[in-house]
Amino acid sequence: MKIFRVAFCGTPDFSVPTLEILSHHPHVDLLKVISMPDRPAGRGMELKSPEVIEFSKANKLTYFQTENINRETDMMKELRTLELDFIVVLAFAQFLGEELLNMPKYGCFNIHTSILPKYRGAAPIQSALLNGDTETGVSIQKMVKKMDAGDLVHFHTLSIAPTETGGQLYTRLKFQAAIAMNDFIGKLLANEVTYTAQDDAKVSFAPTLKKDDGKLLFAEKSVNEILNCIRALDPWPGTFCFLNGKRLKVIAADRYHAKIPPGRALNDLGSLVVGCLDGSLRLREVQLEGKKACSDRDLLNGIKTEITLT
RNA sequence: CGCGGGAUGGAGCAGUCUGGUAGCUCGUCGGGCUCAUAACCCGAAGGUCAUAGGUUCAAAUCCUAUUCCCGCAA
Repeated sequence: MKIFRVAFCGTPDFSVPTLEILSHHPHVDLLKVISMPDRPAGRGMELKSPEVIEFSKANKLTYFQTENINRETDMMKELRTLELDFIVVLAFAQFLGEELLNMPKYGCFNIHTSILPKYRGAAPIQSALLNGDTETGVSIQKMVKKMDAGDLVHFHTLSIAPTETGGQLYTRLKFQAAIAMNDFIGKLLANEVTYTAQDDAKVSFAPTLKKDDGKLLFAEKSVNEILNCIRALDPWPGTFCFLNGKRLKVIAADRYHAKIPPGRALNDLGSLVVGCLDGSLRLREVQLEGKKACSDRDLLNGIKTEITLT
């Protein structure tokens, strides 16, 4: 029976289901898990391990943590002795150098959460939602030095629900990625892998999201753009604006029927309503800094002054 | 010790600086008005003010410690 000798590179919870499948796969001998170092995180800035490392510890996998695997000469030497068949890379947050890319027999395979060549880069999930796409998926590409530019070896499409949030799609893709990897290993076993070059003419990019990308510019955007932004960036990095100078997270919003000048906000019978370029929105669920999330009605119950949103 | 906000009837808040009968907007319940209503009018219930200790004639309010919640940052 063919047993592939495999290493896995990944970091956050997104990588865990795929790692879990690899660790249990009867045709895979998972020899090494590589991840980022522990980082200070959360309130209090306590040191926290990547979820991939938590899983590896709990399941007694052999793991290694580093800021840059390419510079770890001892580990690179050890990896060479493992005689790997392939390396799986998923949400690793590091680039692999030529040496590593060429090391395994079959190469390195990266799972990407869009149908390549669309949305190469760091934030394909949110980009699909921001653009109002109705379909996305996962791709597996044989990695080359250029980011996300390798030949496609497997993909699976997924339809996007009109109200689906970034978090919901993230979760579905997290598990779909694991299934895709499982299917791909089936192809490898059957020797049925096909390598399809990406169409250069159709390449697009999904740049890394910054916190400021969640700033809602009501006066400059259409209702649809704002709604897409709110659901795409939920729960991370989240969308916000400022209410009377205080940071206000916007968790959910609906199209509203009132005619309001763009950028103007008002209390309409207990609804927090704001004007956009081509219509108005009700901010249905919000969270003021230091407070818990609540409905717009609850928020407005405690506010007796005029409201301004910026 | 990364920075900061918060805990007050079921909900969201004010009151704390300057100690002296616990208030606002809602919700709930009962009644009224109405063809009708999420609207309006009248009335009621519901809080030992996060916890523990201290100061004081007197503490939601001042002091000390503790618990819990949250925003930023990462």
